[in-house]
Amino acid sequence: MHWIKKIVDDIIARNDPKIVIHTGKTPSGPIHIGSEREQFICSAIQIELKKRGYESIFNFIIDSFDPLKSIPIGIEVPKDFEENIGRPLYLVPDPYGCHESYAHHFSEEFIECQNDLGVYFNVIYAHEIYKKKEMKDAIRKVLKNLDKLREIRSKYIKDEEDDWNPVMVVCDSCKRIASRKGGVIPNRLEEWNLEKDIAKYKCIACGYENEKSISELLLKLSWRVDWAAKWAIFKVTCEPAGKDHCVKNGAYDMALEVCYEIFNYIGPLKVPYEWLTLGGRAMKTHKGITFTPKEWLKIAPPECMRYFILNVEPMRHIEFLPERIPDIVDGFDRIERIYYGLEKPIEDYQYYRDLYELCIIGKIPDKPPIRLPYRFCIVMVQLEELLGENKVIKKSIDYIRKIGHNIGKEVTDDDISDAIKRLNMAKNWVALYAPENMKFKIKLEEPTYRPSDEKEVGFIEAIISLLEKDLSEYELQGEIFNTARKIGIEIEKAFSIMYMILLGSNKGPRLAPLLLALDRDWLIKRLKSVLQKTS
RNA sequence: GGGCCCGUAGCUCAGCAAGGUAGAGCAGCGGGCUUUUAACCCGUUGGUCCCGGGUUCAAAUCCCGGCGGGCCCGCCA
Repeated sequence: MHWIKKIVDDIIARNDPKIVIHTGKTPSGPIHIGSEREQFICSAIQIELKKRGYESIFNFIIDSFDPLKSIPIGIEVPKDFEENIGRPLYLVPDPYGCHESYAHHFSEEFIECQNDLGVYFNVIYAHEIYKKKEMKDAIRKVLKNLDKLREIRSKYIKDEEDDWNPVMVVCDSCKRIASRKGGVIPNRLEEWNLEKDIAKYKCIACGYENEKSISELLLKLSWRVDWAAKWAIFKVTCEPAGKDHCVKNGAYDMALEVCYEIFNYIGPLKVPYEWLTLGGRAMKTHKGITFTPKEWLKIAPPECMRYFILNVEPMRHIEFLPERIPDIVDGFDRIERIYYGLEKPIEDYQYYRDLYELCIIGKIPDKPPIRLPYRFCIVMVQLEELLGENKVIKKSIDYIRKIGHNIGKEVTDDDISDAIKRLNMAKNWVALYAPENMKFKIKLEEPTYRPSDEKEVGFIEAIISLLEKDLSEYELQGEIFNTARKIGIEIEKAFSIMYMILLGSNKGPRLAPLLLALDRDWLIKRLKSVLQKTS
């Protein structure tokens, strides 16, 4: 049984009139695949709910009202961009100049990938929420019940700030909501009068003072309270959160208490999840340790990313290494075959069925899709320079036809377009992430190999004459073995000679197809050149 | 100081809730594809289940105590 079922049991047991699922993210930089875990958990919840006949609402809250606290490593910014530190992210210009704001740039880059990944949510920007009457009322409620709130807070946070209040304000003059002096210090309301509905502040960054009505001021709640207010306003049923917030007596727990005591709402079901690590290190936006969904989609299919993450219980670490993409894709292909009964179920057949249904995007095909194996793609795309794109595609389609034939299914247009997508992905993967031992390249410069004895010379000569015949790939591969035996040269040695001449390495992909792929005249010339040098 | 997760084959991890003869994938090795090299198929090697106690007829699994690794906990989501 898949773990998502237990979560959905708990959701249904709440008996909420409407099921509302939330996730949230501060767009302080590129949004990485760690955050995708949250989206996939919610997406999986929706799928399972739907199976049981329940509709649900899924909102993605973008915390665009949070201040810019630092500029993440790896982001190129214009001169004097530091000026924007302390401004809410939706008021910070897009450093790349292509979106409405800093917040929009990074959010939209993430959001654009989501439908491709099978995630469908409503996008809600926090700065828009704060314009609404419900949020203004929440702020009034907070100010009215400030003593009670301080009391709750004191249970979770120990400091000497007894004049603490959670209402932050955007300065009318410098547009900052916080200032960086030592740490990042929030700009707070100083005085307020709830009867007259007015409040006053003095900007901590620039010193500007102002008094306006609560409706007119740009106000924000500090985040544990902000979270609680959003839960209450949207009547949130469930919101997953990273393990950092879910620590006992941490942010989530305090927000739950605030939600109940101040806003009279029970609060959502807490679903904690562990982080993804990248090469052993936690992904951190501000340190530039990221890997984004957009980058994933360049190198591997989206359903494989769902498989990679949804296969693991939420509280377990996931170690992501881009070098291991071929394993991940193979893993997905395997559960697909299990799903369609093409591979024997090992143990928990039901688990794999459930998992597959959570991974596949859109309608589950009646017949098994025919997949071009990723490892096959890796070899093929490295021959593209020689074969040309069309021949690579043709060979790949022939290959899936063969697989289709074996399982008694005709290749469809979808299968073909999937294969072509995989080839493109593998090409990117080879260029960006492949370890050296998976790569090979035909050497165009002079080979450094020289035959060391008569047998080797004889072998190369024999290969040249083989090439002058029009042998099929199959025949050629066989003849290479025959020739080596006939001459009395070790098979292993024979192959490594050929690879040395062509690749400058003693290993390579299957030889016959490689030889046939090359221009014959060029190849013969090259082999002869090795012989001439020796005499 | 507090919390969470992990420790099982060379690698990545299942198995632990309901204790009953240690599993998978990949890698390796061997074979097949009428004649071994990085597509495909079959077979196969491989493990003090981190350590020490306890409970039990029986512990990878439950309990206690350690060790090792990773991460989190300041209004920095």
